[in-house]
Amino acid sequence: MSSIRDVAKKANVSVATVSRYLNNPDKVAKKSAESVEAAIDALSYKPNLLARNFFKSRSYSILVLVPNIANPFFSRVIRGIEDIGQQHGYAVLLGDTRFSEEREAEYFQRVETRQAEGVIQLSPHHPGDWSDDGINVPFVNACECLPEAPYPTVNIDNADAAKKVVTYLQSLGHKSIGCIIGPIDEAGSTPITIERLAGYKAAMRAANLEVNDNFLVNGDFSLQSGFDAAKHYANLADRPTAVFCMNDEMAVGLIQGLKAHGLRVPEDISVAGFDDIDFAQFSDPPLTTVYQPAEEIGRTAMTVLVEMLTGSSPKTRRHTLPTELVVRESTAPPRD
Amino acid sequence: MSSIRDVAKKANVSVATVSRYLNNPDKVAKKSAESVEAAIDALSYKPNLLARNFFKSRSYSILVLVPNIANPFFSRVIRGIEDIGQQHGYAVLLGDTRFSEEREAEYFQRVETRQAEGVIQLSPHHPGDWSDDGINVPFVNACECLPEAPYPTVNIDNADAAKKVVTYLQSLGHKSIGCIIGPIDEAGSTPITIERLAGYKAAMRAANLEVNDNFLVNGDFSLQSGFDAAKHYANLADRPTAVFCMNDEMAVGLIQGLKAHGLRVPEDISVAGFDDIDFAQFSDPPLTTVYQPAEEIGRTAMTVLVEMLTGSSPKTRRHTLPTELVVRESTAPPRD
DNA sequence: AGGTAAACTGTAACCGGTTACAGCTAGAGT
DNA sequence: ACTCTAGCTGTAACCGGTTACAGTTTACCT
Repeated sequence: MSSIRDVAKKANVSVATVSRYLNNPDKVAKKSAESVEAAIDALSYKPNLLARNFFKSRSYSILVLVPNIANPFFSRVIRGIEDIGQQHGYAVLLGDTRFSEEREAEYFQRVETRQAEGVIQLSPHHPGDWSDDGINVPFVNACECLPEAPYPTVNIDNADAAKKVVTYLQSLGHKSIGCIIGPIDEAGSTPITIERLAGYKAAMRAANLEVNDNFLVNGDFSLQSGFDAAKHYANLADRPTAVFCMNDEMAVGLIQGLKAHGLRVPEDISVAGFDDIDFAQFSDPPLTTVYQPAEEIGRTAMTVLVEMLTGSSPKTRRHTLPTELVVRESTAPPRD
Repeated sequence: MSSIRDVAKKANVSVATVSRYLNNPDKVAKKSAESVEAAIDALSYKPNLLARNFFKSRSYSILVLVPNIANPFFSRVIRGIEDIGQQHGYAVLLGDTRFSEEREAEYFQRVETRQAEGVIQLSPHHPGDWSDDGINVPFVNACECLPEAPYPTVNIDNADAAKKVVTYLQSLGHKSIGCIIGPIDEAGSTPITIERLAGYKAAMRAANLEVNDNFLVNGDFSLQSGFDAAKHYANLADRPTAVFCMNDEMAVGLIQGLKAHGLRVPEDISVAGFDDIDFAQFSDPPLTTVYQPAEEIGRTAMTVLVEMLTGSSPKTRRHTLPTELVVRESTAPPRD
């Protein structure tokens, strides 16, 4: 493998000239440029970026910590990150943490050892070496964000979005509205469940409707957990006429489960989801849901990180992206 | 930011001793080890891996080129890659090529410039600097592989899997069987469409059944294209009694489209898919399909790449992983 | 022709680790 | 007391780029 010195020797110039040819071609004389070019071709020389990055003390990489890359929502976010990263010359190092904080910490090492210049984290933990007044590496939290974090966050207004859906159900005439919630944990490490639940409750309160604890079912964002929830509702003597699910997978699972129990959607029960994944449009019936701009979240997060890396930008700032209610056919007025 | 020399000075030892403490702790005397440790703590020193990697001429990263990270199938493959990579100390650099060979080439640079030690490509192009007798960087092709490539490939037997599905449909009594195919291109750069189509045709031939060109519809692996295909079938006077779709998304789309045209699945038309994505189980009706071990494909590809990176391993070898027919309720015997 | 500025070039230090090699020390064996 | 060896340590070169700085050439002007 040839080095810059080989090229210099072959071209009869100094290494500095070769380096300049590569970085500031207009600073070298035409004659030198030509012979350097010829030498590069002859040796099929490629600069060793490991050396360049070392000298510049830059890796041109950023780390994305994602709890589950197999989740289509997250992979759309990553696509947005990757898109902006590519535009600014940053490579994306993938860290699939699988919900393990240990793996997360392990990956975090990459930044402390300079292999990544910054981190975008899609899960709601404070990173390893965090303190109230900030964090010593460029860090952006997206998708699931802790409130009042001392670093920038990018997400949607979950409470507001949930409220929008539930209010829409109410506007159809529903009064007893159930909810399949996500995993919840007292420590507050499950902000999206907490916020969406708050939105649900706020909408109920605003309409002077009672929240019936029997209508609340625990899920884990999987299709199966939505499916399983159907059994609970089917067995109730007094059933909700509509159910708001905290993501689309659970909504689709619920619809299938309800059908299996002989309940029709939306005639017997209306179902609404959250996210607007591709399948929402092609479920049976097509799913009413709230659109979340996944790719845009990724793009914004990366844009913010690039700002932090290149210059000064506010260390802590909330970026809240808009959501949109998407009405399809899984919701209808209640029967009586 | 403190360097190894700062640590050495503070600990009153040489840089070599510090380096040894970090890499071969048992080669340094207990007394030195203690003072080095104290110095490291005091300075909160982290070795600069940019420097170490530069010296060792290793990046401990591999590049994954994926045509579309937002596709759940690919993200499951990546999860497998990442899993094995993590185990061997390799980071995964993500390259979302969006089907652009230009972007692909751009990413490929990362290897030639030493920023990645090898490549796993999930799309079926020959990489940039390829020749009949191989390729000069460690390279593995997974998921969609060109036949007879001079590098290792990891995928399933697409023709066999397709044949399995179609043969199953025949065993139910179907004689006129349609197919929604993927994008196809004469240049042979769409091997999975070509191979699955070959499997479909082989099954038809084996059963002495005619392939009716009217029953073949072009799709692009999207839900929408499956949905659109329904119109074609609905408008036919002489309709197939079963349709094999080259992926699950198109199958789900087709089912919804058929329903929209008043056709029932499986009573009027049976539908089978390919991949066994999570949604297959929760479509209405649940989808008969063929399971493809996505994560295992990723794990195998990474294992092969690690072998190539660490020692000698055959430069060209086909790894074919097993598939499995999954019978659910979208298929049934034809009506008459 | 001589002077000056602009354009170009080369030398060598530098980035922060690793490691070959030689030197030193301590303890064991005689 | 002397040798020998094992164990530990330090010096300095090295990896392959970049770049400050000084030196050289060229071009232009009077």
